[in-house]
Amino acid sequence: MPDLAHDTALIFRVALPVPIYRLFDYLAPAHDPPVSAGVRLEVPFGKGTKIGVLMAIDQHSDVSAAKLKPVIRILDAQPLLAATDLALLRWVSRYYHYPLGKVISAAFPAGLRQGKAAVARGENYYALTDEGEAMDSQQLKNAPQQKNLLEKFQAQTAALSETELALWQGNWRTLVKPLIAKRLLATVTAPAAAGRAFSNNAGLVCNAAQQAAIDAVTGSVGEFKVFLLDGVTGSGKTEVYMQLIATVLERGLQVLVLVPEITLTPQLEQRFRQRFSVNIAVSHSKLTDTQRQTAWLHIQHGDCAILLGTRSALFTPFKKLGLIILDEEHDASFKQQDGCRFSARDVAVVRGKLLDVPVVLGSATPSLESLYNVENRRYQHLLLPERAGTALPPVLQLLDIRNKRLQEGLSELLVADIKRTVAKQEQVLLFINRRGFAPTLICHGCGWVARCQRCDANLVVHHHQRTLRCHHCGQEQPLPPHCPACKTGQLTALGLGTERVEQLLNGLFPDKAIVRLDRDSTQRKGALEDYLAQINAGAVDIILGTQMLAKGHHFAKVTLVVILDVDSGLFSIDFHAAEKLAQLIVQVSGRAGRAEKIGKVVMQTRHPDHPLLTALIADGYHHFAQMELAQRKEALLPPFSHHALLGVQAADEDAPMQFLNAVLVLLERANVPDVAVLGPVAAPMARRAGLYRYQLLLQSAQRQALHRLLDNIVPQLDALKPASKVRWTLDVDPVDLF
DNA sequence: AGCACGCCGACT
DNA sequence: GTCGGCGTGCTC
Repeated sequence: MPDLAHDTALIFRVALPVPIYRLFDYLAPAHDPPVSAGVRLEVPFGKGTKIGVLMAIDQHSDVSAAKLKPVIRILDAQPLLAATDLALLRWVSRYYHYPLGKVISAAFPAGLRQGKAAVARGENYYALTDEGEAMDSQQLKNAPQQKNLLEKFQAQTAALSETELALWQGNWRTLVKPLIAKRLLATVTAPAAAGRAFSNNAGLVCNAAQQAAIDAVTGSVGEFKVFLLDGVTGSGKTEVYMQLIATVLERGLQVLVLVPEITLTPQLEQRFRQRFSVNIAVSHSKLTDTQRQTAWLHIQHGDCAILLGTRSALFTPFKKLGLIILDEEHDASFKQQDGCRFSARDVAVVRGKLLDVPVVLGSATPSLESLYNVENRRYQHLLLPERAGTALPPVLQLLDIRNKRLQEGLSELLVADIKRTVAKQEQVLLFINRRGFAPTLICHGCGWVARCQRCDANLVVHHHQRTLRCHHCGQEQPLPPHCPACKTGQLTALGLGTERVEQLLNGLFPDKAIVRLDRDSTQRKGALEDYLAQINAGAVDIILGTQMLAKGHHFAKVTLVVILDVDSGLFSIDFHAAEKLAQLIVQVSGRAGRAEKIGKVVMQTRHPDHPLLTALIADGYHHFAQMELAQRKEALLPPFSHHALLGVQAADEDAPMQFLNAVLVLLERANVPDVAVLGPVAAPMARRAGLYRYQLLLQSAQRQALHRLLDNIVPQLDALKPASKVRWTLDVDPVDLF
């Protein structure tokens, strides 16, 4: 006799955090109160148990009844993820061809993923006592850290939460304790939120373009629409964001603000806190698990009105989301480069669509994709043409260094320019996209070059630490005293790095203050902030550094910007390189001339006639972008076609090609027309960290065709015989080669 | 991802 | 004879 109980029992379809491209069916608990999709469950799986998420409830299962096991327990009375959140995660799983269970588990903070109770730990808030408010902080001058904390409290009206204090300084607890003992501080129960008033002040007066942008987005609150807020540095994008946020908050809705990097959160957070009296949550990877979980639950519950975060914050569930802002939308950091390789920009747009919420993408140098979407009328273009206030745009110049005598890479004209600028008490900013002392160490005697043992790359000379380092695998070794090959030849460091330029500048300008900003000099916690404060205080004459200079920071006193080696980006096998270089030049240029003085940008080049550079200088970024889009169209490259890149690496030299040849067979068998298969070929860096790397590129003018093909082959990849020896990754819409 | 099962080399 | 190497196959 058949088991009637099983015929009538409901089936739970559950997503589990395993790399398997399907859901798992379980028998629903018979007598528990009804639950809906989005709750977490504990279920038996293999030998042990796992925490999963209920995706759907069904009458029937395709799995034989004998295999079905019952759910162990239901963890949440209410779904943590709403239907629209699940729909978004489902979309991500399908579009990026990444297992749904893994996508979903990545959306949860660690604690919730492991099945911990979904209760936000009640945070303590601290506020000044009357005594503390009246206290002269000088009385604490013997305890300078306590004095700092007291002054922090005195500088603002609201209470401070544990999270805010932790962001301020890691050891805040040891400072709060004595201040409480001295009755200067007290624990308060609730944050001092100022009733119905969302904004602390009305904001700045906007120019016509800003106001037009604000009106356009405000008119779309409650419906899906994508806006490209396209404004040069200093055109007042942030003020537009703030006024949009104010409008959305007044309607009782929440706002998601995404930035590309953690270093950009503190300044924006501070501006938001000054402007808005609502609770603000911050989420990025430098927070502890508890802090992130607290932020996540506060947003999910509706206790916080603004979430400011990096791409990992994108999947946080909102109670009532009303607006998504994604700043610096062109930035490659929005593309996740491991695990599920999603584009936060593109997923933000999908999220807006699912929730009927406007999405604002902001940039001074919009991505070609977004400009193309403007051309298609999928996005609405909001142009902010002027710099707000009196600031003038910087003047860009090329400095032809062919046949010029260079001193450590700096031409004499350039040195003279720097000298003139610092003599006027103005700041100079030098950009070099390479850290360390020199990228090559060569033996003059025998031609030996210091190569990484595990990568196809040269080792970089680091002078301060007296080491050779591989920037790709992190391997490090002491600087050899003489050539390891011929023992007699003289070792010479070739090429430029930030350390070398710093040394040169120190020699040329011994009485000037020079600050180097790169990953090596800013490793210490708070180091970057210290340097930035020194720079803004005018205590620095010359700033030199890498990429990190190009992002967000304002250097109001800089009037000369130098890009030392613009040529390295001109000739690349990756078709994205031109776009990235143009964005970099414009972004770095944006650091100059923010005050009343006009800024100048000097780029040293050996290719002064290169069309990229001349177009950019003569006609600006948008003209360059049009040219580049025309070239992409001609070559049928994205956004005029769509790419998926299959990257493979293995310790065994032959395994990647064996795997990719097996993939070719699958592709042939799938027989999907309209998809071009390019490769397999060795990756640009054919060996990295001891692994051999190859890639296969799929290209199609029709996105549908490409995805049909991927739907077919991706679930089969792990079952291929050579798959056990390799690790593969699939990158849909790649922005970097493998 | 885990974790079993399974079939071949160096040890008590 | 056994302990254990990691190849491969499954998990509702």
